Amino acid sequence: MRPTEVVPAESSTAESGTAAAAQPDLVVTVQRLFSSFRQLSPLGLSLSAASTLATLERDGARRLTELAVAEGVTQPAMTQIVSRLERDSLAARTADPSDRRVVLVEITSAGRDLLHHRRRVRTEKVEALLARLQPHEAAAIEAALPALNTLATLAAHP
Amino acid sequence: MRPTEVVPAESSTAESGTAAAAQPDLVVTVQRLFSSFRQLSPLGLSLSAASTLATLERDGARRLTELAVAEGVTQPAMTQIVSRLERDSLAARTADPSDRRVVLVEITSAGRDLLHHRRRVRTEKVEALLARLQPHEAAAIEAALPALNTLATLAAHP
DNA sequence: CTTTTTCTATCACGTACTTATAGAAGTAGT
DNA sequence: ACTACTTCTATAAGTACGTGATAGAAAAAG
Repeated sequence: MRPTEVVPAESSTAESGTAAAAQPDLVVTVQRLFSSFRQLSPLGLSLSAASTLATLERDGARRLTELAVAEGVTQPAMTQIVSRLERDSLAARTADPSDRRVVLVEITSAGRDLLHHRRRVRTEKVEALLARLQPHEAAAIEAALPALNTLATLAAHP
Repeated sequence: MRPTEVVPAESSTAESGTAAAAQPDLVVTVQRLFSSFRQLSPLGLSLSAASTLATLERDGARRLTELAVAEGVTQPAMTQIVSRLERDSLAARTADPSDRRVVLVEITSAGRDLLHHRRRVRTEKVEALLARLQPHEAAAIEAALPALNTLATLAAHP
């Protein structure tokens, strides 16, 4: 039995009464969506691994410590992540000729393929889900996306 | 250094061209919001632990296997979760007099207090963030919440 | 009264993180 | 150029959190 992670609400029974009845539900909703989307593409990559791979694809070769900062993990953690990516042939370590202390990490073509495959699968599934909503619901989500992104940015850089 | 988990976008550069340019961003947005919200309340409880505790508060004492199913984890995983909750005095094991195989799990008052504290902290922070948005942005998010919840439900029960 | 099923715990394993520390390679200071 | 500091990566040991396989007790079924 391979259970897919579920976030069963931690529901917002208590602390109503204030004017802000919607905020706890936003958190709960995001948690639920997150775990649902994870179920949609469980292609054997952890959050950090997938994110690191995406960074490598976007920005090209990066040194290990840079990656650790970018992903918000410690340097030893990034060493492990890169080691696992390398073991799975999704990334490769390279030497920096100008500074022999550093390790440059690059995405491989297999890594690129995996990313593209994950994106394709995920996009298809989310499209299928959105298609099952009522038109005005899908429109509401689309209309809220910029604001949600702004919120995420605010939350990340306080 | 205690890094707070960040999901840096896995950005949606590729595969545009279809009419569906918004869906990948929904996934990315949810990922970003999720990790942002996690940073907001890092009060030393894992996702599963917090969720289990919330279930126990909502539904009262439950047997261990029931909890495992509800949380979508295996029974051995739930044994561990309960053991940690018990070690931290947030939950307690009880015997079922009518069936001596089963272990009933209950939330303690300390567990209840922790849940309430987490909710209060989280609500305050999210409120503060929403207050920094433009009124029409906050309104867009509020308007999309029901649709997002529907989407989460659709994704969870396919 | 045996057999089967249910329920929990335990074992061995893997992933994903942490802190603390070591070791090699640059960068200064004198 | 030699010592000293700093930077970069790796390693070690520990914790949290999950898995599958299996054991053992208690209940249910034959």
